[in-house]
Amino acid sequence: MLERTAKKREKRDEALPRRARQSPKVSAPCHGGTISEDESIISISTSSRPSSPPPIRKLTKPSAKPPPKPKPVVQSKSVPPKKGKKKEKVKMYPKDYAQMLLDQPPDPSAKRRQRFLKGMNIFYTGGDMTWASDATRGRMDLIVQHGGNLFPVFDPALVTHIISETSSPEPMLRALGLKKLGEVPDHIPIVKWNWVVSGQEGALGPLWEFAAYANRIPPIDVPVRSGKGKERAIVADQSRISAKQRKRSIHDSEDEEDDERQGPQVGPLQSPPSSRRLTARTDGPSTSRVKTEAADDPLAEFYAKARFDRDNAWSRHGEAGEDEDETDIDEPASDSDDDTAQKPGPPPPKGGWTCDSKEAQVKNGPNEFIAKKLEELMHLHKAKPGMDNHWRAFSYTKALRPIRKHPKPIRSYSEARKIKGVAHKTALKIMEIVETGDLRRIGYENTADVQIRKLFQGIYGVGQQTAYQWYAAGCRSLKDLKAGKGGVTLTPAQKIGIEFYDDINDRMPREEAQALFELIKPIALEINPKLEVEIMGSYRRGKADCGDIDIMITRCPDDGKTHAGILHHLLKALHEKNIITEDLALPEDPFDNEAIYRGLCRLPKFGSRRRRIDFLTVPWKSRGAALLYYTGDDIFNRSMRLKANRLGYSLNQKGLFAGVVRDPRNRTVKTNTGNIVASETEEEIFRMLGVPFQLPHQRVRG
DNA sequence: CAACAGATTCC
DNA sequence: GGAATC
DNA sequence: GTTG
Repeated sequence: MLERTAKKREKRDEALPRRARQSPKVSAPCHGGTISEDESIISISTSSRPSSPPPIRKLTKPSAKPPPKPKPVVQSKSVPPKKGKKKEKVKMYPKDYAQMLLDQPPDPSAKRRQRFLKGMNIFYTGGDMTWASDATRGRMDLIVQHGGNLFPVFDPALVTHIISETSSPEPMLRALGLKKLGEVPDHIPIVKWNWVVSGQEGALGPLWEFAAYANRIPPIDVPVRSGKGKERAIVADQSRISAKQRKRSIHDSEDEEDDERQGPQVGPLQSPPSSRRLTARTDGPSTSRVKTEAADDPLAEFYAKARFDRDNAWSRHGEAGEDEDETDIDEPASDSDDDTAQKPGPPPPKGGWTCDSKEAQVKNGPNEFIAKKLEELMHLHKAKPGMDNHWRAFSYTKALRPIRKHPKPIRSYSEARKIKGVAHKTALKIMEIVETGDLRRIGYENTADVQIRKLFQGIYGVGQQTAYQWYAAGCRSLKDLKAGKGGVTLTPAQKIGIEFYDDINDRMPREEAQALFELIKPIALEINPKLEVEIMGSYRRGKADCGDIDIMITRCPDDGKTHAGILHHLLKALHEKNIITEDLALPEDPFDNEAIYRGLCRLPKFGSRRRRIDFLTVPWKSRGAALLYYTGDDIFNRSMRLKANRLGYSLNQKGLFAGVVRDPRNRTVKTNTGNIVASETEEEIFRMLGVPFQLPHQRVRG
């Protein structure tokens, strides 16, 4: 095994056993999913084709291909989608989308709207990595609707305003087709989208107040990582819009060096005017006011009861108390469920209620649009380094479910506050969304650097820290990484992660997971017919699409033998059959009774894509715990573990332990590992925790 | 003010 | 021992 | 970011 590990890091192909290596990738032209160079690099087409036709409104000649039909971008309520015809979204460069808008007849309904951008020639860039995002499309729509002349390409002679949504100038410059900020004529202001928002909210604010960049020197504000993995504040310079800025826009001088900071003019960063009223009212004096308000609400009990009733209704059929344990009732696992439960097969037919109805409910709730926005913000936080961001995102995760489940549209702050997981800050955000249909915080968090880090984090084996460091090293695209720009080095797994970037990030249809499993299982049984081979993960939960395949292997040791060593043979066999194509992480000892393997696999057929696959072998006695753990879902697991902890247990993939003693200082250190109480079957564990048994497909919480 | 899960593997 | 993954 |  060690030899394999060593070999593996040379080249990916070398990692494969001889036979697997024999078939060169070329012979199996499965380019289906690998990311193309085009998509991996950041480039905004406008910059790459500066020679496009002049951006005049009546421009007739389409710049590139005939623009596809418009796709109304459903945006905030303040901007109703135009003419309700829906077209499926077509991938387009921002520039092409802009062009398409120009080619469209003016929207008559826009007449009713204030056209405060009338007469302005606007170039907009949202910093989109490649294709025009929904946000970009929506904003371009708005610019046009408000009377602005949207320019697909930047023409310094014609453009009067640049609206940039990138925190650092580089992405914008790419879009402009320029090298440095100094090349932008001084008379053309560069402002953030907030400026337009100010127009929507009444009157356009003074340009200087919305300056996108504090100065025009590219502030290589590339955050430098400190010595060892300590988080570093990423201080964007956008808050330092001061007199300097004001002068710039007035005098067109860009070389001010004065450091005078007079009352930091945090234009774009201040709290949204839209929610100001509300904030002032409820938030003003103190939170106590808010609390009183909530407590006084005669409906408070009703909501709580409603939730309780609903939860109980579900648990009657095996669906335990929702998020956390609090809600679950002491109901012994129903016997009837137990037998069906053993089999991981397809979900059994349901009676009066259906999971589907529940799913639908969760997805189409009246507050879905709120959840969407918050979720977006959550993802942005997730992309940032540091524990605080981690927990912030975690917190949103917890609040999202209750929000989605809230039966009626949230209308007031106090109503929002009553929702589990929603406290002051989130309630304010919810109200901002309710009132304006948007969350400005998203715009200002969703900066270009975050986008790039998110791209990096899509690589297997890359998390916040690494993404951050790479960005700091100057990498801006997958190409940069591959080139080793800034001295970055990639681990073998990361190289694979880049090579199969979108294969790995895409989900596969359930059928494909099934096909792979049915292909693999016999191979395992061939090695040893007494093996128990189970597929877990989202497949077992019955999902229609799966992000990966989790396979558990165990064996009853009745006859004194175990499955030790089979993983080694199985992996070898699968490599030989070209089912497993790449290794990501090998078990430390593949002959151990307990081992984990991670890798990529694919159906051995033309054009099939790489899929993530995990194997784990577990001791017979902990098969229940492993099954439970790897079946998830994540949120469900967390609540199980949480409840276990509260009851004085400790739950992990090996089993449920009692009497665990932890070091009071470092709670992660167990001075006493405790005694295993349950682990052989899922039912057993559910019972010990007093949670009504739930079939895999019922364990969906996230 | 602490907790928010815990174990394994890679580097 | 930190980072990343599940 | 929220909860206890």
